[in-house]
Amino acid sequence: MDLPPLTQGFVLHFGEMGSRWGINRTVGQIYALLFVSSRPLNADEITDRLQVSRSNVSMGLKELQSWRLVRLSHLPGDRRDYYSAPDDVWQIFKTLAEERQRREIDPTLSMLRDAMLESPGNADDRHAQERMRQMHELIEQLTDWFAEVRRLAPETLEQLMGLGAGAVKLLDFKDRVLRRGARGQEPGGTP
Amino acid sequence: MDLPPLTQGFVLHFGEMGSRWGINRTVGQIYALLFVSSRPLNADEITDRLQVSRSNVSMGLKELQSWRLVRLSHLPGDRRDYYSAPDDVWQIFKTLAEERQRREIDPTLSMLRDAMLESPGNADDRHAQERMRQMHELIEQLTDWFAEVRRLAPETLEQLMGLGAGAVKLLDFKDRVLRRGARGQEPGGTP
DNA sequence: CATGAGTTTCAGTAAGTTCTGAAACTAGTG
DNA sequence: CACTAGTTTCAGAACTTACTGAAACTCATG
Repeated sequence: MDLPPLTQGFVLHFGEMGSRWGINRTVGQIYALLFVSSRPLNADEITDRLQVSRSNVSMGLKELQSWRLVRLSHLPGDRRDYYSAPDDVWQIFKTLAEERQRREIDPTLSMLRDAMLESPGNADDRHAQERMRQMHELIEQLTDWFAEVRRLAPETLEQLMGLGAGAVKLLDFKDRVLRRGARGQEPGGTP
Repeated sequence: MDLPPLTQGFVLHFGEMGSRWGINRTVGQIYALLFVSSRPLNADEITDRLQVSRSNVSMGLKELQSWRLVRLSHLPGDRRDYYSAPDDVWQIFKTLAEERQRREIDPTLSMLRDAMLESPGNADDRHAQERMRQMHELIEQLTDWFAEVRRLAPETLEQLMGLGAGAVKLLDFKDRVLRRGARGQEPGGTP
């Protein structure tokens, strides 16, 4: 692997991270390489740079395509496939989150929903079911909310995130203004 | 494994999920079991119910403790350790997120920051560095924002999430009200 | 301070996954 | 329609991780 040192560190790090997140090392490395590359790369170029087998790269690219994380392109007069990572990091993050949702969260929600339809056999079962209901509620809330966030325009989102804990103040502000709306009222307490 | 069917499905499912998220299967199962249990369990009880070796359970519990995901308790006159999952699902989620932050995100940010200090050797290097900067920015924004959210009281949070995309309207509302400032005001549209 | 209930550690093994090279396949080109 | 560049598949090898049973350790108690 004779990459520029900067890139090399990045690629190796994402290889490690990949394994920790249930994505295999090579796949992480391929993605890291595509992410920093200034132009699309074909499978052979990736093979050379990462020093792994051609077939390993082929499988890794297939995996990345199934995650919709790479874009395919072609050069005139060259029928090899060239791969690249989307430019927009926020877009990448959204795609990743969407796929994870589809593959892991949705089946989990579905399992929990099924479990909640069963009639509990005894007190312990009833307790277990109540716990599952709580978990279902949390996951559903988080994912519904995130689904809405994904729809926001990047600028709006940035504004919202820049707000941070300021959101609390904003809520408070809204309450106060609306309450005044109808009659004269005193502002609420500290958060 | 002779658990009530409801619990069994839940435990097995979280075993699978564990593997997909880089946590081993047994650890996932132990946690699922503790999560739905109506009282704290000791290591032997867990061993019996999951049908895995005693030492495997011992290691799994150690792992869960290192993630701060289980609470330890004791019964009078019994010196065995009893384990349980916290009651509050939101708390559990926060703990999980905090540990992941500490173990994976922080080192990644640090690596990216280091990479940004290097002087790029050529145009490709410069591009790679710019990409890393973008990634750094996104991750930092997301985590800063989430760190603030974690500090919110659960009710406030729920209010905020219930708002969902309505947050956009709220921002808009704030702008309009503030611009009108001193003079006559009209409350915004439906939240 | 010996006993024994409870817990942890560890070396070896089982199970699972990732990776490889070779072979098979696909589809433009002469 | 044979040739060739490119890509995919696959069986087994290499590696990694998870799991086990046995031994070592810990510590309250008689």
